[in-house]
Amino acid sequence: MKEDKEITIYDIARRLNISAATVSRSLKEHQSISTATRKKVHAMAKEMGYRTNSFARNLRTQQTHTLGLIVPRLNSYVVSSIIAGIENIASEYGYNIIISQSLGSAKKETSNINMMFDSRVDGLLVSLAYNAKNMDKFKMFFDKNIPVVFFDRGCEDPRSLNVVIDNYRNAYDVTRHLAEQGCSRIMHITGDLSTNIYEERFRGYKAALRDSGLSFSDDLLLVSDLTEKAGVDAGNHILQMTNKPDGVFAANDNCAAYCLQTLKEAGVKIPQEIAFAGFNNDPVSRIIEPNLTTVNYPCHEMGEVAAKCLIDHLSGTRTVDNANTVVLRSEIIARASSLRK
Amino acid sequence: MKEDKEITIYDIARRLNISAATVSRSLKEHQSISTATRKKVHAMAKEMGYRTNSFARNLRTQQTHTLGLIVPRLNSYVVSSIIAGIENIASEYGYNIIISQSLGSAKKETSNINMMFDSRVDGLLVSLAYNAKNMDKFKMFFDKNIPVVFFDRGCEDPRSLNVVIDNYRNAYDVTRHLAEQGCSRIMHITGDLSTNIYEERFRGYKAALRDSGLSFSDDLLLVSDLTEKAGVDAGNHILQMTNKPDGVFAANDNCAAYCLQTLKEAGVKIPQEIAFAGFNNDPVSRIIEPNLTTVNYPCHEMGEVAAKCLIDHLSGTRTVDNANTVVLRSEIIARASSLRK
DNA sequence: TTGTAGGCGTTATCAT
DNA sequence: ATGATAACGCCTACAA
Repeated sequence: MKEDKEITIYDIARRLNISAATVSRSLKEHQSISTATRKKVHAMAKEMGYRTNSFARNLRTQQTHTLGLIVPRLNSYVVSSIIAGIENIASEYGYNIIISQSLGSAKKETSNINMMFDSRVDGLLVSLAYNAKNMDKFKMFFDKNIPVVFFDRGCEDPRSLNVVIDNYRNAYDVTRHLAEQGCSRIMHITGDLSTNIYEERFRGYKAALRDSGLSFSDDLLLVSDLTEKAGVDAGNHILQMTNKPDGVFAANDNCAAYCLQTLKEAGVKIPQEIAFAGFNNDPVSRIIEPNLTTVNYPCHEMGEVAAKCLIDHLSGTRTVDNANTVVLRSEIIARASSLRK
Repeated sequence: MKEDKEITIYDIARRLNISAATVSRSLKEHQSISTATRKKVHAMAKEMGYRTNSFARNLRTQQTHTLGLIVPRLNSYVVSSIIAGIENIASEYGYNIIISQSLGSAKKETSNINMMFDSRVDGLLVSLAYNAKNMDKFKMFFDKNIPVVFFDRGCEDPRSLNVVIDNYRNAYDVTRHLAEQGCSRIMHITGDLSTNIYEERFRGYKAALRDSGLSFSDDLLLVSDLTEKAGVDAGNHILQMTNKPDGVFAANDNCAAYCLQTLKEAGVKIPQEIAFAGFNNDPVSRIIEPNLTTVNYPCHEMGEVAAKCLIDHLSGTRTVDNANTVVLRSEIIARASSLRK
């Protein structure tokens, strides 16, 4: 297959009449090598088109300079933005990233985790599809002291590092906001409640109802997969309810937008009859009319912080004091879809 | 760092009183090994918690089973969806993916290419930020016969494989459609024209104008970075034009949507005064009102086809006959933003 | 400052 | 069907 032989440090050594060790050290800018030799080596390496063989080095050093990334799905606004942030930092520090998505399949998620382990990544960045009841899947990483950083969706295991936002608080704020705008029957559209972010948002929502003197009932909760279609379905569902809500808080903007749109097309006045709020500050939230009240999710920052946290950990430079959980700032953005004044 | 020693095939061999070679062969399901031995080996490997060391194997076999992925930016609807498709196929065939983004920096793009080369990827999947005048950057890949598949934005080099859509044709169709709806001054908002997709769309647009008996003038062309902000700016620009267009074809939906929104807020009637069309079939195109006429971009399919094409090539199974360019089907979707009847 | 030599864990080529 | 052995290319004590 390969056209010509790969150049090795031995080839360089031969041409320069020095030892391979000297070449190796020169390439690594080792202190103990004279500047003259170093220069010669670099020049020759360049001339001969040498490239270091990372396998040989990895095999020797037992390090890969590669980070594993596991997410539920790659093509979502939040996830892809987080990844962009991760890539920024990783490339700055010379780390490669291997990606994988589970697409909601627990089986694929497990196989991805194993794949990452077999690829011997130096560390792992994970956003779990569902709340793992136990962290057995990651046991091998913990056992070998391979750091695992959970982002977006955190993980309760004390051995894990977490980079998250305060889902409870944000959901609480959004729901209170809706209540303050005069809503008394606030519906919550969310994802699988075994996923901690959705569970936390649900708790925040319920707490806000309680603190606002409003009551919760099961018909106010709609669990879906939060897709576009789920939004449309939710809208149609609401249209058929006899006792309609006067407020909706959806756990993501995309679903909220399509739900809102469906209702609007059926003649429902937003926000007068039903006030709306979403989550994420997705671009659609600024296109839908009325613009969607939402929560500003610091995606890019989260990616950068998570990657930095992992890399710091790998270099022994723990900046994240003793805390094993970083909570990023995020806040509600009130827009027309919920403002009734 | 590591807790306990890694298990090697030698450890397994010792425990089983056989040779390491036999263990290696058993693990690979080699024909010449008795079923009994194979079973024993597998059982013992599992019991001892063995995992193959891919570096050693890579070092030996000179293969990485890793694909490199280079894109302008990771967090866009089109790109993230393509990546999702790539991941699907890659993981099915047991390939890892390392990602990188250039963020529009030619320097970072070059450094990413080099990084991929040094990582010794088996093949490369590339969407170039700008049209490279020369393919020198990829010379090292071509020289070593490492296959490079260009997707989204193709590449003219005869040694490259391409997976693209017909940008010229789609742009032509969209523009003709606008003309048929009665537009006579159709503006084109696009990205850097040194990027081939934008150049092709521009050509398709101009050809359609000509074939519709309309004339082109420089004030009908607006080059931007196609971001949200560029859309708003474009809208404001149009508002200030004395001789306003009566149709707008933007090279991406996100930009089109924000432009449309800006005009609408200023009281411009869409599509009566200005008809609109975008490109990509991004979710925002179905949220903006009126819904945006656009071109259905087969992102997911493109990712899958590109990955499949690369992997086939690696295994010597060229399915893509002699053609080195695959053009995926894509078509215009007419929606309210351009329908004047 | 530089050289020598052994080993990282596999796979592949010979043998047996 | 299995074993012995030599690479693969690099790093790093230890020596000089």
